[in-house]
Amino acid sequence: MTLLSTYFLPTEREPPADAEAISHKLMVRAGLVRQVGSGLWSWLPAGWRVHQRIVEIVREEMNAIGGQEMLMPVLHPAEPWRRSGRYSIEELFKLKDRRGADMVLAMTHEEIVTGHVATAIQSYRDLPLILYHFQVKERDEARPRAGVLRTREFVMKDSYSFDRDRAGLDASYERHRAAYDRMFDRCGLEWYRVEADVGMMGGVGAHEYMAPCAAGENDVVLAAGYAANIEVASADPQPVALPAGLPAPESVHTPGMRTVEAVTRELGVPAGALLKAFPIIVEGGEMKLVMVRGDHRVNEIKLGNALGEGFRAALPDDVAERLGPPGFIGPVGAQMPILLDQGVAPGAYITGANQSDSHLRGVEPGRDFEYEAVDVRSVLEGDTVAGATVRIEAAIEVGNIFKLGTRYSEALDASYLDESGVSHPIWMGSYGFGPARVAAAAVEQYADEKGISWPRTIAPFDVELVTLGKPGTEERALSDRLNEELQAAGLEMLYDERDIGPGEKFAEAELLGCPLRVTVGRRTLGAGEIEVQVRRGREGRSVPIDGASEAIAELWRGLP
RNA sequence: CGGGGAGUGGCGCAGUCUGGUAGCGCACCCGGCUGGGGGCCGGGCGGUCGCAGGUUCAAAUCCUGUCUCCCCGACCA
Repeated sequence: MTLLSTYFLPTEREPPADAEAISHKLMVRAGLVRQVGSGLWSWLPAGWRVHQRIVEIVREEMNAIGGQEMLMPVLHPAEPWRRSGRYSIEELFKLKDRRGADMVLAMTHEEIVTGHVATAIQSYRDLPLILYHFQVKERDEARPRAGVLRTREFVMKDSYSFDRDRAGLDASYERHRAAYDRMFDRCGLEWYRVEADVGMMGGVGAHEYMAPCAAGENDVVLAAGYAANIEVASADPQPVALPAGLPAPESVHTPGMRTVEAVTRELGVPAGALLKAFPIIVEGGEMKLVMVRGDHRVNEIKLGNALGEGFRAALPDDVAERLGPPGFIGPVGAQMPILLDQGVAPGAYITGANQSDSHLRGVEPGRDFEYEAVDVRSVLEGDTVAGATVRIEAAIEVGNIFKLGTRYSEALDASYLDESGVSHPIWMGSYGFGPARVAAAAVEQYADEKGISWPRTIAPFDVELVTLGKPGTEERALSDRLNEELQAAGLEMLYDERDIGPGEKFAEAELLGCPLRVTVGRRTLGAGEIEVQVRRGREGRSVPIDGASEAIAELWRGLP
């Protein structure tokens, strides 16, 4: 039981001047977190209670799938990071110790855990294995933002699975998937599990857990039976009415019309009747021309995955020299490979002519230029997947599960001997969960004009008891007794027994957002009933004084 | 990394253009009233105006440098 009069809960009437995100404003106002520097936050007692309740849910679910909790350091020697090839990551904090040795601050723990497994595990008999810990992660983010949603230092639960083969990894991954589904359900979040990019580090499959909210930095593409990060999403475009074909491409004078918008306006055609050219330079230095429909956009992550190598956008000088005047480039006659997005239906299009102030109309892919079909465009709202219309929602990534494969085990020599004495690399998976983001996402998803409305399972306290009686009064005696009884009934109590006005108490209680607020005052005695407010929806209830604590506990158990 | 903005008491702000020795609301402390939605009255405490240098009789204000923070974008293994 916690007495509010002595609790360190510094609330504010006004949000920080520079805060934008709801969770940023409310978590600071409610006294849950305080900023130390850019992307660096302290968790104050009430905020840390939320964090710890989330951690405990995660711990229970990890243990339930056989995870073994451990702890690895944040400060590492640089050497394993050099071996894995991640030392060059810009976001990795690098420093030297007093002897001048290179050190890093861990952004995750693949290198270290794999190193332990490499030395400790020799036999197939020791597999499978799931190890995990809750530990601080350090990332030199280019731009921390939105309170605790994107920080440079944060606690993460990261787990690592070790299996003898692909099938074993699939099984460990599936266990995590089920555990993660339960974790987010238990935390009371709205969430999606979406297909995700495996990133530059390879890997053989990944999903992200996304909590939809306004402050989300990611876009997720959703349709019946389909959910993917927009970085990898694939869908069928809405059809576009194309003009009739021509026997051959025909030049059109288009003075100064360097943009799709200018061409569509001047020629009176829909943007989808154009093909837009996106020239790139791949790692070997070769220029390639990526073409998408005029109303579509190239998705650089999908393009990178399709290419299987790095690339950069071609500079205007490159384009002018090797193709044509920027703003008027097109595929016809281009002396370079052409990648045509698969969203381009057969038909006649308008493209740049590779000459100043002119376009071509009646250009037909295949007839007028050779191409390789690729899927590189960003999905748009209204596209369809298997006939179902997609919508796009902003969301915050709260967890991810990732099939690493053997990338780290090979780099760090983590192998085992099978039954016939043959050595194989261990198949690994890694699985992240961010409690701070879960807390912030819950704030984002359920806040109203009065403040936070926590899901029951992760609230800092189960019940905030507001007494309006001064010490020595009958109503105060009643509230003191009720507080004891509710505590005894198993509820975590925050007892507001401060000598301040009722309005302030109610306002602060709703700001902090415990699922139930119980009020005891003079009126309570007269009515013979105790007033209970359900924070979600701010709905008022009342329960008889007799048996009140059990009735309130029962009410609490039925909350979301 | 590119663009934009901001540093004045615990919080939110005014004052800066046009230089003259710092102010408002809230919070806090004391006293009183009030007591079911951030209540009222009276009296107080608290700030080397981010930092450093310069100009000037005089700098929160002008100049130079520097640090920090926020927002948009890029990036995000």
